Amino acid sequence: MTSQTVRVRFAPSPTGYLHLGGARTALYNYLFARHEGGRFVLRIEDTDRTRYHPEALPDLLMGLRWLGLWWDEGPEIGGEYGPYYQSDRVHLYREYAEQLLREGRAYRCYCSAERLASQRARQREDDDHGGATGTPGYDRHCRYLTAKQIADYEAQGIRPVIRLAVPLEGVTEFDDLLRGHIAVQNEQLDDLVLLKSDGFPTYHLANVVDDHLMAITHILRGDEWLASVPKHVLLYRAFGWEMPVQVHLPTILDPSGKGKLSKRKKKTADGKELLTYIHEFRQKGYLPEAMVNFLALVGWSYDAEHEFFGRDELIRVFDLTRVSKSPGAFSYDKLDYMNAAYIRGLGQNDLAGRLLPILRESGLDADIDSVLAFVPHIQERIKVLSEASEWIDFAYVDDLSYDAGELLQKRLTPQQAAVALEAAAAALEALPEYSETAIEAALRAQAEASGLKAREFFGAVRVAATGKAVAPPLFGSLAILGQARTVRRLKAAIAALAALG
RNA sequence: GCCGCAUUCGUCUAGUGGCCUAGGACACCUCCCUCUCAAGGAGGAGAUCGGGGGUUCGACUCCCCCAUGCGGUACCA
Repeated sequence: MTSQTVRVRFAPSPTGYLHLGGARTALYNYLFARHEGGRFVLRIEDTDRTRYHPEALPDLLMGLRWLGLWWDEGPEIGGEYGPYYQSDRVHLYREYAEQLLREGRAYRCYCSAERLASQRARQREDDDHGGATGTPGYDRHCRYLTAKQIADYEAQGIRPVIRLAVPLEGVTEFDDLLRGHIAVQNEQLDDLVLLKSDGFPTYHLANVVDDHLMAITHILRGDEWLASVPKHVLLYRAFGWEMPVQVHLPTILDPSGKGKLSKRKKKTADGKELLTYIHEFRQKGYLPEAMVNFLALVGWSYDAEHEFFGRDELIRVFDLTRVSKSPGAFSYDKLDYMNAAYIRGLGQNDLAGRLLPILRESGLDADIDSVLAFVPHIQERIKVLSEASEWIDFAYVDDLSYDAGELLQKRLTPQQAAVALEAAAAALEALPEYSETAIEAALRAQAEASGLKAREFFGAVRVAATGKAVAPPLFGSLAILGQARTVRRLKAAIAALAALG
């Protein structure tokens, strides 16, 4: 066990889109595999036919690829341990379930869903009245059926499930790499279903069989699975297999730190929507490299000082023993901060190239040259790519509609503003060369002559030219806008001021 | 109810018995820079380490109890 190569797997079920928690689990598996020079396997756990969602799988694969978490074996690329869809492996699970049946370690159960439900309800009642022992789950009604009873059920045509016959006494124990030794009384375990009546396996059976058959050495998964590990231990023992190393990752909490960050849509206290699906982050304009860096830090840390890590660096320093045991909140603020930092670190051509499709999608008739021209001015101002359109959309429309109040910033009178804009328009119109430096020189001279404060003068010009009180740096923006359009807008603004009185 | 896991500034965390009068980061506040907004720079505020008992010369660090939170308790994963 010491010298075998590390094999880990990410095993999502195609019941929903790739979300933060899943991506984090996938990332840790990926980083661990790469760090150890091992293999990263992707396995699709599509054993729940009722919750199957056709769009989930493509979303999962695309999300992983966008994050750069390429799998070594799995869907679309195959591998020597396939197939990698559990729905293609049902015959295996059946064989193993029947083996346990033959050995008397499992039994057929004919109980109806109704009987199970009412039994559960009764159990809850007892609990609420302080009765019972707290022994959970199925009452083992079918574990001790006589041959005749079985024959009767079969005659009725009931399709049974197969349940594991869990030891009634004793203790089941295991070690988790992060949490240490964990022991559970067997009386706390119920006779779990291994094979459903539709012939598909439950997670418990399929996961144990596949992890063994696929030679998985380490299981890294969310800690919501911790409670079912004892059941898995029983299965490994029943089959005589060695159990992979267990590593249960801490839950990701919502930003308040109070509740689990679920895949369901959640809102912040002030009603802001929280993104949870990976494709939502992509659409909003988070960089995959920032997502990977940040996700790595949700539940893991390197030391007290460092938190910016490129992919290769992460692979080099990632260490399972430094994974945190306690649940951590997902801080959207810090993600924004980190994404902004990554955006600032991008080359200008790179950033322009990433911006263009997003701007086009948002309806702007943008071209690569003008976007590239804007990049130096907005690069340090945007936290996510999609924000760029709010900054530069003024350059892609014909006419502006002015908000009268905004034209009169800083308590300028309409007359003062009009005079300032007249001067600016005249100066700009007279410019032989419409460059950023020429514009700045001309405008600064006019600002000086106007007697207004710089912020008042430039503020008026800014609103007139862009329609915004907050915009990218003025002189550069005007240069990109072009002489004709700038002058036209200044004059339109003067007219609007005149109408104002 | 029962079982399991967790508990350091608002948030993410560093910390593995003395280096901690607890360090860093995000967010927040002030100032500087400045054509707006950012970015950047300089400061500031913010944690009696969930509570209570032990162990020890000494505990954020080890042990026990309690509280709280989260997870599980499905023919879902």
